Amino acid sequence: MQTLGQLIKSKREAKGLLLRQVAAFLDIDQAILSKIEKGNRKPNRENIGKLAEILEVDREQLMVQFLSEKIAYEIADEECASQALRVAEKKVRYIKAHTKK
Amino acid sequence: MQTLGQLIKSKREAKGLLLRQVAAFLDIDQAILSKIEKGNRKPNRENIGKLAEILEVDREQLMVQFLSEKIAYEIADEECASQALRVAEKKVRYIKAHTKK
DNA sequence: CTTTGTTTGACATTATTTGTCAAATATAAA
DNA sequence: TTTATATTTGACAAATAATGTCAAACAAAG
Repeated sequence: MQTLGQLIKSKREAKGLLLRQVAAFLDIDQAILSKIEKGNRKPNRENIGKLAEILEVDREQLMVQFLSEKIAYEIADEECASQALRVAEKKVRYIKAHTKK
Repeated sequence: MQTLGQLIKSKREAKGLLLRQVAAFLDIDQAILSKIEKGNRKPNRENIGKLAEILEVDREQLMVQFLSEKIAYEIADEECASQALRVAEKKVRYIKAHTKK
């Protein structure tokens, strides 16, 4: 199963970009980007948007990878993880329906 | 839709317990428990276990409420929230299957 | 070997979480 | 109402976690 970091790295290399080029575009140190690709640091949402832009991948696709990975590692050690996800889906629908925006 | 805090408070009152009694059992300040019930602070997993014990509710049930609420608020503002949950479920299964323990 | 790119670790800085306490507010009893 | 008890709130401190910076180590290519 592909991790977010692996996805980022493969896309970056496919475009022939260097860490420092992408890192400069994201306005972060290249050490951090290296760690993100290695899975030792988590990107933030701003990073995801910028990465989608420079790597020319769909932002939603990248965001799904980002969020799902975060969630999965938060709960994978719990017996009731799957059940929690199902309830979470209900709550998300509830929150979205009741958020005045 | 019932929040985790509301569930805790209703169970506590049903048992006729005071904040300070429950808080002492959890080994936290009663101010924190009050905030947890009001939704202004998040309990941790140890709190959940203790709460299940003293309130005599199923630990899994409480944990599901705790995890699902945490997840829901993390992602509810994203367009792709539901998709992320579905991918997260796959990842959880993958992680569980590949975790040597 | 030299150059360029990547990875790693130590450390500082910043942000977030968590805890403590006392005052304010509410609730109930007399 | 007054008194006693319970709850809630906010200011602040302490602890913890996230993030950034930098340089050295390492890897790959020429």
